[in-house]
Amino acid sequence: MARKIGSHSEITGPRIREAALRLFARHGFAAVSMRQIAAEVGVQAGTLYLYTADKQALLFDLMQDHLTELLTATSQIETGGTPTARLIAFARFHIGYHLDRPDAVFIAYMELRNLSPENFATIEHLRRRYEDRLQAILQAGSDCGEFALPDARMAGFALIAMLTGVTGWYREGGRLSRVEVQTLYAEMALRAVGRRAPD
Amino acid sequence: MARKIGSHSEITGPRIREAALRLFARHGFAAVSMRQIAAEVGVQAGTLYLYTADKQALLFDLMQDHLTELLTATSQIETGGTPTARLIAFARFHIGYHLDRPDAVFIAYMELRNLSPENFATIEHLRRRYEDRLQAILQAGSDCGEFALPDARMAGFALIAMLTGVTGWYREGGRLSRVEVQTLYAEMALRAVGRRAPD
DNA sequence: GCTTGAACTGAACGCTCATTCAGATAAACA
DNA sequence: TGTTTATCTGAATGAGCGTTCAGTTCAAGC
Repeated sequence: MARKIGSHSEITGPRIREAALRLFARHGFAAVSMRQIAAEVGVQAGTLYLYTADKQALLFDLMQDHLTELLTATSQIETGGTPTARLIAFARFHIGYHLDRPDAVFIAYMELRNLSPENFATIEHLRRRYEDRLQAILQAGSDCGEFALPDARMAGFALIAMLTGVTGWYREGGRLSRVEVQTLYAEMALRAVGRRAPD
Repeated sequence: MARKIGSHSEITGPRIREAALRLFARHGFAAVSMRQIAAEVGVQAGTLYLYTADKQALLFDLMQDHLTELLTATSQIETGGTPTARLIAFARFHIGYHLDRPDAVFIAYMELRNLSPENFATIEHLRRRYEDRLQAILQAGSDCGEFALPDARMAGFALIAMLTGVTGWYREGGRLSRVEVQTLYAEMALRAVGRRAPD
């Protein structure tokens, strides 16, 4: 027995990545074996090595692709407008984007320690670029007096943590709708940065 | 060769727990072997089983002890006072306590998925009890009109995430002192909940 | 000084791990 | 239809895993 009926690299490749993403998020990178991933796809373990150099590369690619797409998506969203408007847009975007990709988000900040040093540096750089978008908004708001920020950098860390935390408790179909959560968090973010000007 | 010179159960036991805490935090539960822990202590792997039933129990005990101590420490701190004063005290306590125990904090919310279902339920219950302390403060502030909270429960999640996030970036000897961080975060927390009354 | 038992070793158990690769097979193309 | 080639299998490699346990040694109590 060898090649399976209906097998195709354009199908198997993505399915491996989807299975790895789901399993890594659920059980953790170190706790998931290549055999488990292969079983999820319905293929033998050896087949995975036609699509990835090794297990480490599989993790790295998932994280890199997630962050690259995040950066691409972000750059389309928040241009122009007052710092207040931009912060609202950022908060709503961040929550919406992250709620759509719980597995990728989870992996991207839970599995950093399982990356090789070089891979870690690459991922950290991408994450930094994303967080700098928020920092820029806060700095602009601080400079023009629209926000009251003793320390814009620290405020950025605080807001990112707060916003990302939504993925930890939000459940689709729960008490609050997605839009409600986005609105309420955006409002909290504005308050936290001490917005002074009106909307 | 067998029993080592100077060996003592009162010494080896804690050292095993310390080594496990450090290694689990650094590399993750699943990525750390019992042999690694033993080597860190300077002992053979078999010795660990004189101090723990198995690897799972080692993780569970570390998490349970951390959360139990956290609850004990909290109950001493925040009694009486206005919701504003209590929220400030909670924020300062939370940050200070967590900055003192980065490894335990990291494990307690990163390794939840490596717990057996029963152990997970126990740990989640403890965590819930801690977070309820904050919820009580927010609810009190909301009830008496001192805080403007559309949703106290959600605000609690947001604040916990924001405050705990400090452990992710704070470095001893960095630009900001611990006290400065505590003060600034407490101020952000107050703003986020829309405090209306003066200090 | 002798006995007892706590503390630890070191080897072994049966598994599973990531990874490799020669061989088999189905799809694509002539 | 026949040939090529991309795709996948299945077995094997060597290493490491959690855990057990008979045996060894040191410290303490008599």
